[in-house]
Amino acid sequence: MTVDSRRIFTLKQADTEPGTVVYWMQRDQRAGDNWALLYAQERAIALQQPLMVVFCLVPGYLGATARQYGFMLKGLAVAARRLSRYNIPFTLLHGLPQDVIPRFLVEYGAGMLITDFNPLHVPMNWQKRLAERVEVPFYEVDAHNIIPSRFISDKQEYAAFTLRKKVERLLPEFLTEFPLLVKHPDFPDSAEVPATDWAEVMKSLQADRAVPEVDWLVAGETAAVGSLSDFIGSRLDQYETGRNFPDRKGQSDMSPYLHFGHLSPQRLAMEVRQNEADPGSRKAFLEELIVRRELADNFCLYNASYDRFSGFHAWAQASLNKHRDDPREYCYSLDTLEEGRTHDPLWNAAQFEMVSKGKMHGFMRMYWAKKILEWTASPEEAMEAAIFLNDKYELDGRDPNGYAGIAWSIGGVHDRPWGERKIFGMIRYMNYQGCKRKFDINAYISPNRKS
DNA sequence: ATCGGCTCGCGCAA
DNA sequence: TGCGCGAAGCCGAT
Repeated sequence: MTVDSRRIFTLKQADTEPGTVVYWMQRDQRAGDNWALLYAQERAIALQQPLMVVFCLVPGYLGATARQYGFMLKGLAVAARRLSRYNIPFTLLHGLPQDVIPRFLVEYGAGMLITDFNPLHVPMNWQKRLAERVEVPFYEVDAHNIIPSRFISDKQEYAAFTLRKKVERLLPEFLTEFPLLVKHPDFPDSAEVPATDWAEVMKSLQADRAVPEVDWLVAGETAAVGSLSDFIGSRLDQYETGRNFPDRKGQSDMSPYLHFGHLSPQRLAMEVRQNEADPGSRKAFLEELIVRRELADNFCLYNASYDRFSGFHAWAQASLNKHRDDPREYCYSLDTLEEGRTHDPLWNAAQFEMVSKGKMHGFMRMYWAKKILEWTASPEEAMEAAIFLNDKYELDGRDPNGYAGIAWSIGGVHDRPWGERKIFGMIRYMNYQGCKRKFDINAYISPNRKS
């Protein structure tokens, strides 16, 4: 067996019947370095069956906009092209997975269904409904985490340090080279599928076009690998210090690729580990890429309230409740926040960076979210506003990282309590003064000013 | 410029 | 049961 069984979770137990193996691609939108696809091929070849890939395009998914749909569809087109070279047909289905996939399975005589892992509510529910409606064995393969999320822990981890210990123990077993995808053999029942007209799909898409696509980052697994080389070659060496300074370009800019699965985190981790850049910088990057990113999946997998006040630790809820009625010096509406018209030029710049570029600097994301807590009527409203704006404008919106980051900022999730103060209670505080001490705020504000 | 305290609870050692 | 220490900070004392 080439794919570790600890990556695999059974969604529907059923006898294996002969028939095409179908990979329902969700989160890991790539042909290369994809454990779910590799497992599907492994099973297909063992059973002497054809292999097909489907993706379900669901309009209005969690408020996604033209910016995110555009990036995703371009990446999918790349993946479909690559898959065809491996003799694996790709089909884009329109509609809810539980409605369209069962029909597809019947139409192509499928004998097995495989998907990848996504801990968010909406895709988990799709998966559940679909499992109720299929007759064939249905497996989930974690192609997103280096150490499979369901395996590394069976509960919500308290903080990074509790997960880190487990990561350190298990990493040698899981951070290994991928087997190669092979050109799929022509088995008797191999089917032809109509080619996807990507231009037409883009044109007919129902998505908010007021949030346009961006042109600074090219979608797809080919571009992702190029972008990875660029980061490793030019910025990895200074990553340890550079990443936390919003006035410099020190971040990897990999998160949109990781979010859509255009790039495998495992590939990225291997490339960074084998590189000869500064050891401190490599360690810092791997900490963020592995421990903190996989901690976010753990949080969403085991905390059903990952996007709400009720998902915070008891101490944080109690503390925020105690300060619920504290007067707010500034209290902004969602519109004012969205338009970046607060009294704080640094916050407005962060908002503008996100709106125009589709990616806010990581350090500023913390400051940005904490100020939303300070400047809205309640922590619930703060959560809602932060998530709404994040998901509307960020290329990597609707990602566990986003929910975990916002819950960290507003609700102290994975953090510890700090000195009690107005509004925040014991939630870690951040302020303008601190940013001013830390970096050249004007160098960040100037290029991110609304013209 | 640097340092300790802030405040809670997990996980491990004993 | 005790104890060390923790996702990115702030603030006041030295």
